[in-house]
Amino acid sequence: MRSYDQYCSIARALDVAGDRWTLLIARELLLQGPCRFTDLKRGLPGIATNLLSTRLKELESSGLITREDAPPPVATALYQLSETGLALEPVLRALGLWGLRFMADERPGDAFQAQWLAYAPRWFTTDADPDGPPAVIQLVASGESAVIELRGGEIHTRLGRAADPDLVLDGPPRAVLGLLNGLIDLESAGRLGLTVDGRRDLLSRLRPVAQDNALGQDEAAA
Amino acid sequence: MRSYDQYCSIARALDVAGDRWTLLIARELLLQGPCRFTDLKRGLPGIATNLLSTRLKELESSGLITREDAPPPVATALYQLSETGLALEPVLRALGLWGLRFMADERPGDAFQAQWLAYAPRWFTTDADPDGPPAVIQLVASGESAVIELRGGEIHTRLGRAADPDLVLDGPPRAVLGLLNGLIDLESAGRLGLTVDGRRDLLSRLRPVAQDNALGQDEAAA
DNA sequence: CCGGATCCCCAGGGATACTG
DNA sequence: CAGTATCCCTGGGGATCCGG
Repeated sequence: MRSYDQYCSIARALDVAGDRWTLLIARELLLQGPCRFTDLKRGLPGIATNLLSTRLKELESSGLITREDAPPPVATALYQLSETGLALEPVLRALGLWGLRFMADERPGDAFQAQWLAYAPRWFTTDADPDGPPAVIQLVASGESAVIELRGGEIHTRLGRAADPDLVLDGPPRAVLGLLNGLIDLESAGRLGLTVDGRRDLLSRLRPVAQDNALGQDEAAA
Repeated sequence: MRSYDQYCSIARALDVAGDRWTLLIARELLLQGPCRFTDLKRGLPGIATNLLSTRLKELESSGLITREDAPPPVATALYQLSETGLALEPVLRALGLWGLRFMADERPGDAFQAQWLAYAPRWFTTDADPDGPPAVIQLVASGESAVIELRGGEIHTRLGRAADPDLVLDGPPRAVLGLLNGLIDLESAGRLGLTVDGRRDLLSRLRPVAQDNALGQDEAAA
C-alpha cells in the first residue's frame, strides 16, 4: 500500500496493515494458529491466490508474520504471526466489536466458517454468572459447529462437537450469532430459524459486552 | 469497497470502514469535531479532492457521518460523526496504539499536524502520580503545538499554547512523541534534537500505556 | 494435490484542472 | 470554498498454468 505519509500512529498502522485482505489474514492466523498456504486460502474465501501470495510476502517483510519450513513429515511452509502480528489482536477485537452492528442484515451469498462462529462468543460475551457451575453449549450454524465452555467465569470456545452439551443452538448464522451478540432476541431468532434444545436458562448467562463504548470511555460530549 | 462476502463481524466492519482514507477521515472528525470539506482536506494531507468527496458520500450513506448545512453565518456544509461513527473510537485507539511501534523510523516527507500531537498523550499515556498536583506541559514539534494538562489523575490535551507551562518539550515530532510514547529514552530524544525546559520531573508522571505484546526488541532486521 | 507464478482485465485511487 | 470532471495509472479479481 502506498504510504499516507503522515506522522501519526494510526496512519502508520494503516500503512502496514491497511491493505485489502491484510487484517483478514491476521484474523485467520490469530484464530487458527500457524497455517499452510492452503489453510489460509480456505479461511479466506474469495481471495485470489496471487494476492494471498503477495500479501504473505509483504507481511513477512514488514515483520508481522514469519514463514518457516515445517519439519520433514509436513514438508510445507507454515505461516504464523510474529509478536508484532499477535499484537494486532486488540485491533481485530475492536473492529469485530464495532462490526457486530452490521451482522443483522442478511446477505445470502456470505461465506461462513466455524472459526468465525467460535470467536464471537469468546470475545464479545461474558459469563453473567461467573460463579455458576460449568456448562457446555453447542453451536451449529450452516453446517459449521463450535462449542462454548463456561467455566470459572471464563468463556472458552473450540471448534467441533461436544459429547454431551447442556444446550444446543442450531440455525442460520444470523440467528445463532445475532442472538449471542444481543442483536436480536430469542423470539426473533426463532423466527429466523433458530432451534434451541436443552437448558435455555444458560442463555441468560451469556451476556453480550456493552457495545456503546466497550473500550473507550468517551464522554459523548458532542 | 467490494464486499468480502464473509459472515464475520471483522469482515463486515472492513466492508464499511476498510476503504483507503476512510478511517483517517474518521480520525479527523473524531479529533476535530464537525468539519467543513476544507478542514478535512487540510487534516488529510495527500488526499485527492474527488476521493474525499466520494468517501464523504459513502460514509453518509452507510450512516457513519451526517452532513448538515450549517447555520447562516457559516453557510457551508458540516460533516460530523454519527453514533456509529463515534463508536469507531476504540478501533482508532487500538490501531493507533499498535502503530506506535512504527513511529520510530524516520520518514522525512511525512506531514505532521497539531491534533496528532495532542491525541497521542491523551490516549496512550497515563498519569503515574494521579494524586499529584496539577501540571501543564507544553509540546512543540515542527511548528505545531499542543498542551497536556495533568489534573485529578486525568490527562487532557488541547491545541495551542499554554500561558505558563511547567515543562516545555520542543523538537522534531519523532523526538517529542517518541519520548512520550516510550519508544526512546530522554537521552536519545536529546540526540534527535529535543529540548527540555522546566520541570523535568514531570516526565516521569507520563507513563506510556503497556504495549501488551512486543514492545521489547525490535528485530532490526530491515 | 499443494504452493504458488503469470496473464489479462477492470475498478479504484492519484493528480490536476475546472466550475458553481 | 466546495466540490466535479478528467485523465492516467496502479492494484486487485479471476482464471489459468506450472513445478514439486
